[in-house]
Amino acid sequence: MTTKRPTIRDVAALAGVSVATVSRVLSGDYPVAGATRTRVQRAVRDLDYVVNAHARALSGATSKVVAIVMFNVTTPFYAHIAAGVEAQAAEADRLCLVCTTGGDPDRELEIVKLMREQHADAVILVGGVTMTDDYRERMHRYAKALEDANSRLVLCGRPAPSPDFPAVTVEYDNVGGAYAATSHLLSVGHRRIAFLGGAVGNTTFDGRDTGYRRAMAAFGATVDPALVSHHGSLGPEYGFARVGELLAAGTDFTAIFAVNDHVAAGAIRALRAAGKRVPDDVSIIGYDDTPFAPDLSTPLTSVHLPHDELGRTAVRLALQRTGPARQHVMLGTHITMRDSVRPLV
Amino acid sequence: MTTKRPTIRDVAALAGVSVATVSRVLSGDYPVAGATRTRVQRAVRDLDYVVNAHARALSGATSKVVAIVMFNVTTPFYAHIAAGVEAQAAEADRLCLVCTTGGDPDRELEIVKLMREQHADAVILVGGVTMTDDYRERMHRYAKALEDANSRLVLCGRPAPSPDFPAVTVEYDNVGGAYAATSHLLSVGHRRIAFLGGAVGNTTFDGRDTGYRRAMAAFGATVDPALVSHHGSLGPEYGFARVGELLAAGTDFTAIFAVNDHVAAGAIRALRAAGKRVPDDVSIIGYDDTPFAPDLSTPLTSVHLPHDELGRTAVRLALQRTGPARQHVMLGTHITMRDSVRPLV
DNA sequence: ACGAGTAGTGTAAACGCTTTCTCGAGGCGT
DNA sequence: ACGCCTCGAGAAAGCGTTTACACTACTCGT
Repeated sequence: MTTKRPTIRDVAALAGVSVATVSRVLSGDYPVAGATRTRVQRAVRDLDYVVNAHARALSGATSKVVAIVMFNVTTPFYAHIAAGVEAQAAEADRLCLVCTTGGDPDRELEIVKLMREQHADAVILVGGVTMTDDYRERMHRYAKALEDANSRLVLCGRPAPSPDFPAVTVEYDNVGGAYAATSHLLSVGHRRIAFLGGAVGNTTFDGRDTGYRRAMAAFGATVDPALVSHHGSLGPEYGFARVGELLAAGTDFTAIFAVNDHVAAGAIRALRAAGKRVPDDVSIIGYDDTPFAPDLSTPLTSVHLPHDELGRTAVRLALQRTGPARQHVMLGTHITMRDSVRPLV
Repeated sequence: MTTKRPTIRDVAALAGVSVATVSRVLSGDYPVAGATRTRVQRAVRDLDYVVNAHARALSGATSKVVAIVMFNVTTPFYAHIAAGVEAQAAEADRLCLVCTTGGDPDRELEIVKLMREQHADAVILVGGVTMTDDYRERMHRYAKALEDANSRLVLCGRPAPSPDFPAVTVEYDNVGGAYAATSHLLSVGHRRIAFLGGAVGNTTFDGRDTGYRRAMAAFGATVDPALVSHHGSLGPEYGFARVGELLAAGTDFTAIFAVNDHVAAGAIRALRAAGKRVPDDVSIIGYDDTPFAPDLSTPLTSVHLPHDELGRTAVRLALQRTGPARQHVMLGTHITMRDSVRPLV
């Protein structure tokens, strides 16, 4: 088995031309006489020849691979960004290498090293991150190394650690989204709005916190610390437990702004378990506009993120080798209205 | 910028050894004197040297890449399989190339060709497919080509087109799962069970159809054609529309078996819209056990698939180069019970 | 003390492609 | 007619590794 694969040399021999000519026919843009071109193409077909990507990449051409590095692949948030990346990569005739970190910074380090080995022509780091000094320093090294390896680094959904950072960034507007969500609640009369926040220090969740507070301030509502919580886990358990606490403590609130839809789902569960109706008794608004949002027990109003566009823009930025080497794009968000918010009469 | 990257030659020079020695230190299992090894490792660190994966792959070593080809990356079904593949690949020190077809067979063809270029050491084709003669013939060619390119092909969630097909397959038991689901409904007294089926001719959905019919027969229930439908779209709209029809036609039924959870979600929507209660008036059972199943308006009972194990097994089979070149693994399913099924009194 | 291993290292030939030179053959302006 | 261009095609030099082969210097068994 495993018959030897034909090489460019075999094609050249069969077509009666030199390997250079075959290469030129295959790569396109170089003047080759029509007759020669046809002969080569015939030989390629007859031999069922395919180029060896490694040989091609080795001899100077680009690798045609974009890598996406993210937390996991199953969370809708990441999955949709990945979809955008994959789609745009495919359009640009690129393959897509997917790596997951599970949130482990050391794994991220390791993956970046692997990407250097692979000479990926773009590396896209997705998702918010908790910015420690160590992280900053380390990321700077990564980015430098990648730049030297002639790959473009793109930070997707997280800001650059410093202005001179050798990477392009594309983010969605966390502050704006949270501001809009909270304002929406406020504008229909809610004042006692609980905030179910994410991890403190994380660029993404800090932004949402800020948006919440700004909106409250803008409407002259005071932020009751008893109504604000932060937690690293972004699962339904958090929402469920936290709302249970609030209810048990008898803290008064008429609305909830949850840091994502999963947390919101847990919150709704807790509310129902306690005999509260949504949205009649408590209004709620989520974040991410996950696909299942419309099918929750109460169709959930949620902040919609430009997932797909985020992924696509990241790839576009990475591949466009002309123009400024560092740039920053901020994508907007909007609220998808469903039935989980009711005006306070 | 873009300073030249150090090569193995630079390392050799700095360490005062030959490139062969450096290579041997890097590749591990080969006798190298302790002192020399240390010196080389120091040079590697000082130069911040990383190997060039393309050069390595070109010169005979394996490519360390496994490719997964699937419909899309956002549907939980595929996402979870991909997660399994990625995890297992990472454990085997492999990178994971993800390609989506959007269901286009021509795109699948194109991708397989790309994988030949890449010399991926495993190519995993995920998901059911409609088996036309053309498909059979074409797939056979793909598989042969891949085998020649020294890659392993694995069919994941779809049977091999023929017994001599040069690929390994790993499937989950569609017939068994559907049989179990339908039996569950039957065993609590339901007889008028609507089946919301998938595309006819597709290996996956045909299996579920068979399971449904066998269970019905086993319990001596007759299959009313008016209660059975098939549709290629697997979205909520299908479930919503179909249940709407059933209701409008006044067809009598007490339970629904939906081909997946999305369709089930749509069905529930339609039921509620018509003032029916779930499960009090109509019981329903889904397929896939999607993560959002517990958070639907009625927590959905669903057939659980071994997504993760499916992906992992696929990779394991592909990478284990010893043992039979063609083999077949069938993974079992089970029902995750929630609140969407009520006994008929 | 001598030939046979063997551990440790070096040399150089692939691996399959791209790309820079080179060069020949026509076409054309004067 | 003659030099000059342009177009098409070939030769060959890499690209950065791995690895087969060769060689040296020991260590042993006899």
